[in-house]
Amino acid sequence: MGRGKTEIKRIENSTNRQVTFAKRKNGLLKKAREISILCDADVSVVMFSEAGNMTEYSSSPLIEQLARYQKESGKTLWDSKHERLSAEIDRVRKENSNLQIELRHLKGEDLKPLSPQELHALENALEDGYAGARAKIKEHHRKLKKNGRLLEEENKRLSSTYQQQQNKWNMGAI
Amino acid sequence: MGRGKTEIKRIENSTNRQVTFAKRKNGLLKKAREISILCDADVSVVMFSEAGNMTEYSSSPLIEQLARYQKESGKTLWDSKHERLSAEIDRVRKENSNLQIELRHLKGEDLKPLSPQELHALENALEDGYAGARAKIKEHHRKLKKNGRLLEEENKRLSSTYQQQQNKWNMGAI
DNA sequence: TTCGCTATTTATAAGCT
DNA sequence: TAGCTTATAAATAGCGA
Repeated sequence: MGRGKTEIKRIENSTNRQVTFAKRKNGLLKKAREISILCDADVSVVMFSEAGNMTEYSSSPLIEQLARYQKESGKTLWDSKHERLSAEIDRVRKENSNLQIELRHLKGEDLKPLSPQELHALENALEDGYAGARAKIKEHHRKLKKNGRLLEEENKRLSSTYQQQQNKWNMGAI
Repeated sequence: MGRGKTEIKRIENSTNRQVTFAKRKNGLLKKAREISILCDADVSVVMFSEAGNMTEYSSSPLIEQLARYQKESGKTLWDSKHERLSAEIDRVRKENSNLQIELRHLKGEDLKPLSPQELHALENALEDGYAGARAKIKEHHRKLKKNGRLLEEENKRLSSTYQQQQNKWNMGAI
């Protein structure tokens, strides 16, 4: 709905993502209210934004619906919570570990176990990232200049930093 | 929506009520799925029809969302015996989130929110990583040479890749 | 960021089979 | 009761202030 068809995939632009969340959140809550009234149904909705803000709607006390859910689904919500939590901790920890390994690689650490192919991919990733960071720095540079004296010092600092980088890369590349 | 405006009040005709429930149930689930994907949000929906049939949607395990709900809302859904476990999950999850952000930055994504200082640090990190990856490639190079003909092809491939990188950086740095 | 404002896309109430 | 279809009501994406 709206000025253009929207593909259902993560919205990359963070601002748009937030705006869309706010709009659709209201839409979803409205729909939930409507169906519960129109159809005499019990409905609960719990949402967390990326930032972690919670919104809930429940046509009757949430806890009651959960008890009912537990009964109907056969899924245990709180009796065997311990095992579930433990499993979740394992999962999250593993994910964490993988992320850390990836990060280390991007920082040039622990490269030994990598295959030539992986090293190659890694180089590409670094190269792309560097190009992006660099373009961004230049942009800041330009903006700061425009803002004039108040920011002159910061400007100078960046200027010299930027020059140092240039020199380093120059030397390294020859 | 539809052939006539509908007042939001209980639909008296039982058949219509059921039909509307079925239709709107699907609509609500679709919306829930969409917002969770589009906006990277966690969403849970639990519905009970008049007859007591349950339908659920959850973008991530309901149990986790409920744990989160409890924490955010301060409402106790179940005994706090497992608070420690929940806290640990929260902690690791937050860490994961930070790692993912850092990874995105190193890949040159989502740079907008960064301060000049942060960008600077980022550049340094990228630089170190690049140097490390590069040293590693050289090492491979040497080893492969020593291993002689059997690996000659791979050697060549790496050689050309390496040379390309050199050229790219050279051009970028001037 | 947060409103308003449309142009459009979607959801869906009624009908019909 | 369960699917289709279609006319209409609603939701909302992209903009502009």
